[in-house]
Amino acid sequence: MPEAASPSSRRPPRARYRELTLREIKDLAWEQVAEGGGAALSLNSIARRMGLTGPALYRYFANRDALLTELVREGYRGLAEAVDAAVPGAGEADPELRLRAFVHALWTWSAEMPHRYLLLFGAPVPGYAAPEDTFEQAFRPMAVLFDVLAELPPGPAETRAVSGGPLRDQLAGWVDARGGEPLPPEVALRAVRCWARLHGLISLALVGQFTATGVDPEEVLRVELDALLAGH
Amino acid sequence: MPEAASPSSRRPPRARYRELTLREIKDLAWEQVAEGGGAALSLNSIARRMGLTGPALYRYFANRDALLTELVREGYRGLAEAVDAAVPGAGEADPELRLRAFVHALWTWSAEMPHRYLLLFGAPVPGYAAPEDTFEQAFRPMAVLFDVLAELPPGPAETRAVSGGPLRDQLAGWVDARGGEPLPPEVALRAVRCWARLHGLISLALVGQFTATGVDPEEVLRVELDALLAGH
DNA sequence: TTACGTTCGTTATAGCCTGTAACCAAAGAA
DNA sequence: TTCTTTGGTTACAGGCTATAACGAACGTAA
Repeated sequence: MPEAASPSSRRPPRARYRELTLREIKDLAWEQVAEGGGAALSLNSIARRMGLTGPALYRYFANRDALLTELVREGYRGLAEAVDAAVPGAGEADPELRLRAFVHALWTWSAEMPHRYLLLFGAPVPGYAAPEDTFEQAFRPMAVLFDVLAELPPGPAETRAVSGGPLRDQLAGWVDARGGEPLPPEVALRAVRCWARLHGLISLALVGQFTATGVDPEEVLRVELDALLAGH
Repeated sequence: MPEAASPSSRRPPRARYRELTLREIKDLAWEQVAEGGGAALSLNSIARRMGLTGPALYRYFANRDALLTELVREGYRGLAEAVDAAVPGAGEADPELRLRAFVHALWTWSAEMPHRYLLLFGAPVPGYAAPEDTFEQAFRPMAVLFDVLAELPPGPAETRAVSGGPLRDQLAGWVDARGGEPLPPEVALRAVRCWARLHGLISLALVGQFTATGVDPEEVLRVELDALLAGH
């Protein structure tokens, strides 16, 4: 068995060819997603663009959903890599800067590839249910957020919210179901708030709810982030 | 011309019949949307459920998008009515209570009819562009939010954010493009923040991003709302 | 009452899609 | 050189949108 070194080199030609066509299919699929969203994906039209007939693609993907799943997987991977690359390590910058880098990375990633963002976090494609393991992938950016926020002192809003009510236990259950290092629930709460605020503004912006208003959503995001950093 | 009193009574039978079938089509359409989202809408299958053949429905709607547009219109109308009904008038309750009523109304509405919420505020159905006037409808709940928040003293976060930078003018331009009574930009900003936080949590919840965590998004919403009411 | 236009349904058809079945050619391995 | 696996083909079933051509029934008006 070849060591699976670099993807499509140093491999028996058959396997090499297969990888190349798989790549070509997925590239064209991303194009379609970029143009019309996940529901616009069509195996037939991809095949046509490749100079093949429709059924040929069923040698590579069991069905449309399988291709979609692969795209979702790649999407999560790409997002995680983008975030990892953009956020400086724990020792390289102060936590506030790291947080701003995180937010900025997610913002620009979604702005540059809106349909990709919507594919991962938007309305589910009808009839399609993402497999379990994609959720795991989805957690990678959140883990970065945990890591960054753990360095900041918890704000009064979080400490108060966690002191009473059901949230404390829910958050605790979540973080240690995730394994890894223990994390105070205040930090987890702040991460959720950060994520939700960011997602809210991103998705409203992507759908175009801001265009008619003349308000720059990124400015609003700045306000929200400042408030969060101030501990509220 | 009949006075268009109650929709389908006191009308020539032909028109009456037409209204009834229109209603039946839209009801079945809502059923389909409830089951599979906007993209699952199929004129053909609606016709079948009505005991008709596909092309018959083209006497009632020019095409699939026309039906979808009608649903979007009805959706916005229904949401606006739900909000209007749930939020007490300016004299009937203190502003904080009114705001909580607003948030609760939107939350429950989206929870009860998730696909309807996603149809209005989620990813656009591929190939479909909502007509201009639906955006106007979309503003009605926001107007209520304006009305409620205008009664509350502006918080430090908003006053600071509006004192410098481009946000002040953007918000001002927005509110008086909307006409109606003049509104300080701080209030508009708080409305946007409230809306975005709410939308973020709602859409994450609807897509199921919270299910795996065990965290109750409504609790997080409470935290976010408290912070906003505290002026942050 | 009869004649006529409008409305609402039908069937037929074109063109897209997903997905399966049956078949065939070429590539690699034994 | 044979024989299996792989990757393509065509044919087909069934779904969808949408248009065209046609017919029946409704309601009106002579």
